[in-house]
Order: sequence, then C-alpha cells, then structure tokens
Amino acid sequence: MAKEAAKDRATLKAVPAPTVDAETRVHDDHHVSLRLWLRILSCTNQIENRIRQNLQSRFNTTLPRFDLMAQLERAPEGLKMSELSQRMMVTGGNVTGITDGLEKEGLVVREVDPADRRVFRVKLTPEGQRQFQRMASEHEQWIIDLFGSLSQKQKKQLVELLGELKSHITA
Amino acid sequence: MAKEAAKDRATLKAVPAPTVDAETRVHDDHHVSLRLWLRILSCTNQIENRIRQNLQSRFNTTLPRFDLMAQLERAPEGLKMSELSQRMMVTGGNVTGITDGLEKEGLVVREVDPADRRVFRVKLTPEGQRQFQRMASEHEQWIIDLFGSLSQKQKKQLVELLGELKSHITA
DNA sequence: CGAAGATAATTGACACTTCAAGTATTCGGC
DNA sequence: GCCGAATACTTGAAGTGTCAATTATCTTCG
Repeated sequence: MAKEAAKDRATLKAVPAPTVDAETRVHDDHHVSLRLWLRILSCTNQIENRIRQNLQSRFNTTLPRFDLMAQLERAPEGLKMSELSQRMMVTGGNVTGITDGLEKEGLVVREVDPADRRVFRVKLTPEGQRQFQRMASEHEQWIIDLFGSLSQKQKKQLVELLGELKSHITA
Repeated sequence: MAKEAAKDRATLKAVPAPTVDAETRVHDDHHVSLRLWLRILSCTNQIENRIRQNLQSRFNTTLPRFDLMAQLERAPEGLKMSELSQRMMVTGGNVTGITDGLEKEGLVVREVDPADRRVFRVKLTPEGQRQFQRMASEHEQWIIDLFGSLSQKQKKQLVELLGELKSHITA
C-alpha cells in the first residue's frame, strides 16, 4: 500500500491515503507498545507481590531489605551507600533508611573508609550472611516455580528481547 | 526423556547420564530464571521511573493517580473502590488514600450507590476527564519512544511470552 | 423477623520511596 | 594554603503501599 505517489502527477489532488496509513501504523504501534507495557507491569507486580508476601510470612522481612542484602552478598569488601543506591535503582535517602533498619537488627554494619571520610562501606555481618543464605535458597526456588511454565528456550528468548529493551532504555 | 527403560533390560547397568542431565538442567534453570527475573525487574523499574519523572515534571502528578484515572476513563459508569483496588493490583486502603487526594483536587467524585449503600461509585469529573486526556496522549508517546528499539514483531513476541507467564502466575 | 456471617470501605501503624535541603568532606585551581 | 565546586551521605516532608482492626451495610437462613 501507499505506492500511489506516481499517480499524484495526474490527479493534482492532495493524497490523504499515505497520511492515513502512517496514522494507522502509529495507532497500531500505540496499541501494541501500550499493551506490552501494561503486560510487563502486570507480570512484575504479580511476581513482586508474591515474593514480598513470601518474605514476610517466611522470614518476617521485606523485599528492599532482601534486595540490599543480596547486593552486599556479592561484594564481600562492602559497598558504598551510593553504590547501593545505584545498584538498587533507588534514591540515596532511601538506602539510608533501609540500612538503618538492617544495622539496628545487626545484619549489616557501616564501616568508615579511612581514605575518604565521607564514605561508608556497608557490609553484611556474619549473622547477616547466615540469614541471607537461608533466604536466598528459598527465594531462588520461588522464582523457578513462578517461571516454571516457560521452556528453557522461551526464557532465553525473553532474556534476549528484554536485553535489547534495556540497552535502549538505559542509553 | 526417561524413555530408556526398555533398554535397561539389555545393559543391566545403572544409567548415570540422565541424572547428570537432570541436575545440570536444574542448575541452568536456576541461573536463567533468576537472570530473567532480574532483567524484567530492571526494565520495569527503569520505565516506571522514567514515567514517574515525566508525570511529575509535565503535569505535577504521580503514577498512582494517573493509573487510577486511567481505570476510570475506561469505565464511564464509575467503579467501586474494590474494583479499583483489584484492577490496580493494590490494597483497598491504598485506593482510599489516592481517591481522597484526587477528590480533593476535584478530578474524581465518590457517588453513593442507591442500591447498596456500602459501595461508592468513583467517577471522573469533567475536569478530570479533560486533564486525563491531556496526560494520556503524552503518556502514550513516552511509551512508544521507550519501546522504540523493538520491531513490531519483537513486541508481539514479548506480549505472547509474557501472556504465557502471566496466566501461569495468576493461576 | 433477627442474629450470624459476608462484603465494602475506612482508619491507623508502620515501611518504603522520592525530592529538596542540609552537613561534612574532598578535590581543583589559584 | 585556601576558596569554590563537586561528592557522599543524612534529614524531613509528602505520597504510596501493606496489613490488621473497625464500622457500616447487606445477605442468609432458621
């Protein structure tokens, strides 16, 4: 469709057809992109809610706390508050509050950096490591179950497509 | 797999291969499912943050308010608080608060249902409709841009795969 | 009819989140 | 050395979110 440009010379009329086509395509894209976004959002919310409920009932903790501990677990040398903020994709003020709570429970510690006294290095305590290990293994099983209806191939396809999306968004 | 029972009669040996395969598969699945979940989460957070910032800077409003108004826009006869709660995937107490705010700004109204005095039917006011229309068209363009790096085919593929995921999770 | 139980919405306590403003420290020129 | 800018973190206010308890209304059935 929309190949009638050659005929314009003969008709001398404005040609609404291509415009309509373009709008139609845009409209379709509206529909698909919006639909896709709502579906991603729906899946994420459902899964997040499930995990949050599990963390609450099984370990009496919350997703942000688990998330912060997960970041620390992969960084034995500790992380700066700003690094935590960046990795958790939340603001710095938020990290302060969550860290306060975990520190009060003895699961993490703030250690001053002798080289830069503005900085705190946050680390898991041994108690924090123990508790995180217990949580992490159950958590992984929840995830596996939630994604259990997808074949290995489908999962890899999703990882691929979402990778493309992510790199475009981040840029 | 696991169809080698017939051959066992001939070999009379234990068959370790399938066991190793199974364990390997489980281990891979750990990795892929977790990776997939983190990637979905990352994409969702990035997009959500972007939209929230846009709503704030362009319209001085928030995502939950926009979300509630979007639900109402598709239901001219109004929605019960509980219906809003369900569609927005948040708890009832939350809906009360957001509705309070919007009502205070004159964008929605609570109307008592004469047939059942426990329920409120929440509706957009004309002012609310006008404001939502302005927001919605920009919002759609943000979404289109954010998903702009994906082809129409890729988007449909994602919708499909996530649909499978969603139906499994919801069940 | 009338009490027991279900349903609709609100409230209060607490946790998380953003943003903007504030404090402390370090870095870069002069 | 010192002053201004940048960086690291904390604080406080307002909005969002959960959960559990409460109030009000409807429904059921004896």
